[in-house]
Amino acid sequence: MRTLADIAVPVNLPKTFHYSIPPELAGDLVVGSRVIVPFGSRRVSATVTGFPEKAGTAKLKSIISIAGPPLSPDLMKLAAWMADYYLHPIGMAIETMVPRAVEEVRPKRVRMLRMLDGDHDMDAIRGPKQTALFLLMSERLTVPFSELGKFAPSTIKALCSAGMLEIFEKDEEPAAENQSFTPDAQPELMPEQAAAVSTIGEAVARGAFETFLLHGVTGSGKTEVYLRCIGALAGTGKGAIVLVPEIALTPQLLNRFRKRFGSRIAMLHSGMTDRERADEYRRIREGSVDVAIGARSAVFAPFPDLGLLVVDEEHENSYKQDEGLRYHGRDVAVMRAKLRNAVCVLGSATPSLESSYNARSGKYRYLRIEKRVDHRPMPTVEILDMKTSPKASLFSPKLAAEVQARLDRKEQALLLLNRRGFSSVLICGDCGRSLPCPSCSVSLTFHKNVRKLKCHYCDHQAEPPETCPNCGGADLKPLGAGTQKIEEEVAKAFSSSRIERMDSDSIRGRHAYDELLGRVDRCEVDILLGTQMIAKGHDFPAVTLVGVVDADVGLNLPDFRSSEKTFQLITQAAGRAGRGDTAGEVIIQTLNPNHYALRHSRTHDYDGFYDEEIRFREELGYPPFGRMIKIEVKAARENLALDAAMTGRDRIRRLLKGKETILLGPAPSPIAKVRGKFRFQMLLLSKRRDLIHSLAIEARKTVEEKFGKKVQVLVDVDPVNLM
DNA sequence: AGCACGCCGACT
DNA sequence: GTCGGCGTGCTC
Repeated sequence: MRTLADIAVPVNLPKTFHYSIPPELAGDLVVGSRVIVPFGSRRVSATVTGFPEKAGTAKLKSIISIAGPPLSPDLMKLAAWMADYYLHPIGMAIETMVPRAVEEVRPKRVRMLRMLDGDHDMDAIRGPKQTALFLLMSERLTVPFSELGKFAPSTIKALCSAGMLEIFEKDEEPAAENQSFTPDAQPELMPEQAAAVSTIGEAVARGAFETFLLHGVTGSGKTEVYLRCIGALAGTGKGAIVLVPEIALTPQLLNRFRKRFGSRIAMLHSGMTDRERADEYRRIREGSVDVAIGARSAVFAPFPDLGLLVVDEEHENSYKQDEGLRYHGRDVAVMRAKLRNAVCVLGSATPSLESSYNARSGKYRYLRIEKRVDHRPMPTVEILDMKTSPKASLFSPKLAAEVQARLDRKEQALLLLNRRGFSSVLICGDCGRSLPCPSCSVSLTFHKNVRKLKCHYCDHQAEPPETCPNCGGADLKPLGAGTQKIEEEVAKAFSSSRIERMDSDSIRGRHAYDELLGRVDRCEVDILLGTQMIAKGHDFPAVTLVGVVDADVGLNLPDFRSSEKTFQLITQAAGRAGRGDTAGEVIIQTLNPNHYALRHSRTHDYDGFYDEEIRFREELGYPPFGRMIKIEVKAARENLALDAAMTGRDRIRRLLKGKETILLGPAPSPIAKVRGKFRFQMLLLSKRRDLIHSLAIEARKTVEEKFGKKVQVLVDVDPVNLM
């Protein structure tokens, strides 16, 4: 008989706790059991991680009760991996996987009316209403209150008082599923699609772990490949998970899944109530669905048997959680597949450098689709050198003319306003170059108040030069026209057209988004202005022109991935155009017409871009060649934060000595102060993951011991957001 | 991470 | 005279 349990409690402590098991629970507990335990002065939901022989302490408390269904062994293994890999306490790792609300939600109670047994005195029934109710109840025996709307409460009460009927409550039954569902017809597959489906299908049938990178140009029908693979799986009783970057932005994809799988899908998204979410989890756990679709956290969907994980648009940064346990949904998906002997499919038209590298090195299998589904040509892409345009204007005459041509032809134009760089970067108006850090190859940020250039990777500082070191030009200025200004200019230039803006400020919530998309689809909008958001997910059939107003903003962000992000953005945006009957055209305005990210996006040459970008990554040891960890130190006072960061740096330096590891910083974060806290960051780079992981742990421990709770140390493994 | 305990400022 | 600020320490 087990009397002791080792329990992971959701607190920020790198340890587990021992509890005694009350005899009445002894038979019910397994590794993964969710339990309620007393912890300090409160009660928390926690998880059984093992059954030790003897307690590590004398003061044992006792488990109170079982909290919910247990976590499966593969999810427990996944939690252990996440805790280890992302340097986070195991209790918090499990907390990240199990939405707290799911267990706390009690099933909804419904009121029912029931006919009691026995001979009833018919004389006690008065009036036609009571007679009708009596007849109904005689026939049906139990009826939910929701169907008794036409009877007044007094009528019901009267028959209850007469001892004929009784009111009672019970748990709401799950809504009956639509049995008569007929899936939509499957379109015929193109040869490349068919090949992908059969290759993935074979791997699934084999039941061994394997990861595929499905690299298909925009419009190549990757979604149909997912649908077929999941459809084939559904017959075997195994479940599938589909991750999408932001579920609110993918209504078209969701609709296609609904049409194919009807009610046998579960949706998980942030807009759900706790009860809705709990219902979806229950359906997944009971095996009533074949597929779960959701953002990042859907990777933890508790399928009893999981066969396939799909990560759509795997290059998207939104898969990375940027607080708490900073996991990457894609990487967790690959690991979950590995632990479960399942198949993982990473899909993208513009794969991340990491995934392409893994595919080329043989870690993933590579599947490519180069043909679009109905043989439509790729849009033409033209790069406009803004150095030859009148300087004051945001629009070259060419782009203005092309927009006007679309308006005349009653087609739509989409203007992409690259997000304004929040931290300013100095850029040369003559040659278009920004000023890079000599050792990190990221743009230096310009700090206005002290008139200094700084690198926020390594803290290199420089005086802003008078003239451009590249071309000698004297026109150095902070980059990035405000989006508002652009909107004004567009409105002025095309005053008779209907212009709408789409970005995270103007679109608050799902409904505003759907509503705007509806109007665009009905051609009630002529020009759509937007940020990255418009390059994602939604197709605009009537859009025949995409204009990238200022490509330089993206190219010069102080981030080593700025070229990759720009290439992806332009390629994705180009894919939005010309999906209708008319061919699409893309115009990119830039001061850097020869930049490789733009050059290769003009010819839709992913491989060409990859080859140049990967060389740059290799030279500097950036991912995917080196592993990276960001250590962020925050405190309310600036010199305290700096002090603590320096303490961490010194600790790392002492341990470092000659090991193949690079330490950059500490440097102030590009946004140096957030919510009253000053932030400094360090970057650790190494080919060896074990090395930087232990360095990060040591640095954090040292700083926490010395400074206590006055400073916070955040460790971010494989950081995506370096700003 | 929470939460309680404990020691110093601006209010009824 | 108290209410409450958040620094510190602990959680099987």
